[in-house]
Amino acid sequence: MSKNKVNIYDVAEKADVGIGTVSRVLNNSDKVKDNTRKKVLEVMKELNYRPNKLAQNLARQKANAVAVIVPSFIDHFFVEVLKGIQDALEEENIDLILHKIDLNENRMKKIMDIVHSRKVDGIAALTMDISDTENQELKDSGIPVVLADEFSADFHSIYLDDLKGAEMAVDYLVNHNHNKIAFINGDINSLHGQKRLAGVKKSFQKHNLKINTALIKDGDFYAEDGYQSMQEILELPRTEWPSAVFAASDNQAIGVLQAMEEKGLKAPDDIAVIGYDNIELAKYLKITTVWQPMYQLGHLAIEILLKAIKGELNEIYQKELELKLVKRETA
Amino acid sequence: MSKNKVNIYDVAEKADVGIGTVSRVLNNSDKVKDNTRKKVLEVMKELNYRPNKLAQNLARQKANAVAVIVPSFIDHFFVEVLKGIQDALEEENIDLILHKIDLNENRMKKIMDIVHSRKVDGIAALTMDISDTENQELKDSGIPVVLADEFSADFHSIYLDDLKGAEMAVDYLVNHNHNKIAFINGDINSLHGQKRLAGVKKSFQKHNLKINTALIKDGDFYAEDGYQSMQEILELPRTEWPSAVFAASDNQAIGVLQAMEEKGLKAPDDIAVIGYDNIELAKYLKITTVWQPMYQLGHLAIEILLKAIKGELNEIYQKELELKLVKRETA
DNA sequence: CTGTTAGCGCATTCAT
DNA sequence: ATGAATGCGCTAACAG
Repeated sequence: MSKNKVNIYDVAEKADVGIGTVSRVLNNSDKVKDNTRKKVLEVMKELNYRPNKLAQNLARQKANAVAVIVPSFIDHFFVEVLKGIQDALEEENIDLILHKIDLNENRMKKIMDIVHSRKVDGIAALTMDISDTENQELKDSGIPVVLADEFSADFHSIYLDDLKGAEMAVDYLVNHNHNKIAFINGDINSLHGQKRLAGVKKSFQKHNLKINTALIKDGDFYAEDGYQSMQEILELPRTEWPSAVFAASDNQAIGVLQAMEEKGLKAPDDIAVIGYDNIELAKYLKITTVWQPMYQLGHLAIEILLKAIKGELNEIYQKELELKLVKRETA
Repeated sequence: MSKNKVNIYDVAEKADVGIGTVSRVLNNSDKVKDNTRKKVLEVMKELNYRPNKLAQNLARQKANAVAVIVPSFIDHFFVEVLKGIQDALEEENIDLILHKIDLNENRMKKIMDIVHSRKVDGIAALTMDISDTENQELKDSGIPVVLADEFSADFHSIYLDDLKGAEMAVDYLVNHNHNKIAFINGDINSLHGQKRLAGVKKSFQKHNLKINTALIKDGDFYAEDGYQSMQEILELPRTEWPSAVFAASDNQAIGVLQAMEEKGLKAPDDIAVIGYDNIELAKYLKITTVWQPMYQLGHLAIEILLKAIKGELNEIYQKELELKLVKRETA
């Protein structure tokens, strides 16, 4: 039962020094004679001493941890971003406290609870489009915040341009001689959904294509939603079928392909299909898609956050990461 | 710049009470007159007071957080388990500190660092098969630990029986008149890989089937690995082809299907295929597979962990969760 | 019921 | 270079 109750006083006593000295060797202070340092180090090992982080945190007034806020919708995208976040955090030995905050509930209250708890030194929020009125409180709190996959003029933000990505996809389709293009969107209430729609419209305009509302669908970003939307489209008279469809997610694209397959249709010959995300399976299903630098997004977000925490950032950092079109076989 | 420097002393003074009383209302002690409680509450609101968790933690000698340790291989399985973990934790308002610990590095040192840091009250480890020699140190530390997706006689563990799952899959195949069955395994060095292989062998023996080593492959759990293994199998003389293949993961099954498709083969008519995991896409690709109760696994793991932390567990809790075969179209 | 005191374990002046 | 004292913000006896 010799529980680890050993603290600085114990090692100080045994090493015959003051607790101040022990604290100094703990923090690698250079103002410690080599001999004493060595002696203290020995005693620490002997007693199997470990500093109590809780006490350190309180004394230092910092938590050595950051909060990572993700929407409940945890899919491939977030996992990849999380990997980047985790790696970046581990490099600095900072704890990652994961919070799931749904979009519908009173997010700001939850966030402010986190802020006031003092358990984190900063916050990285993924895909959280917070309104201007909401963010005032957060801004006032002074806690470092970085938005990943979201732009805000008020916070450091690393983001992707959904509009550009969608535009890129449709441009590609048009350049491959498609002029009847369907767009199967994700949640139209999300910023992403809206921006991707805007990108589609922009490309249409640019190429003088008219929008056929019967070919513009929205739902959610799941495979099932893509499947249903495509089914509806394929119920239209054959003459109204699109020659290509752009899905707002690879999962939806997979649903689309399935709906086509059930009708004996193949991509790209019957109808071309292009997705968004470049999930691992897109590769195996050979889906042409838009790739997003997810890992980099997470990694950079943390780099910036840590800089902000250290006070090394004098102005708001804004950075757009580049998307890439991955050409495969479905379009 | 009226930063949130307000502490119990401030509210105590303004409310004209002692800090003890403030602390009591903070902790919902019943020994506080309604009037004083009300007064204190008002002052707290007025001053926008929030307790400093760091200080609370130190004073209480508990972190109000648990560490969740996951292998670097973060895929669908872990995400689902994580959801269960997160939900269970949120119900109790406990923080989730996420640690990624690779299987190769000196895991135990990292884990013991976490233990000694005092920043968590307990540990939930996913898919961490720790050896007996290793776990001694962890056991001695006395910190509550629960293993999810892993069995150990020394720790609380919620686990799945891979052997049974694999056996179930092969049994199913045999019952559908297959007697030349290939097994495409994941990492043979992992406990999962070994157990699934054992399950396959058990079913083979049960049915008096002879093992053809040319039809037993291993690699990793990714789609690409399944693809390659299946390609190798399809390079065998046609007479040696299996009539069915059991893949140790849905991702591998998808790779298998792709390899087949490239040869113009279809499931289940040419070769039946069965996977493992029941990822979302297995549904859309209509892959017959073995379902694992991932969410429940995570949720229950935390329930048990929290009980252990509260000291409500007198003996080691061991629970096997049931697997289910999801019959779809590839087998 | 409530105020006071003493830790929790460590960081950090301030002298020496 | 180092020891002693003070504080971080809160909890938990201990008196009253």
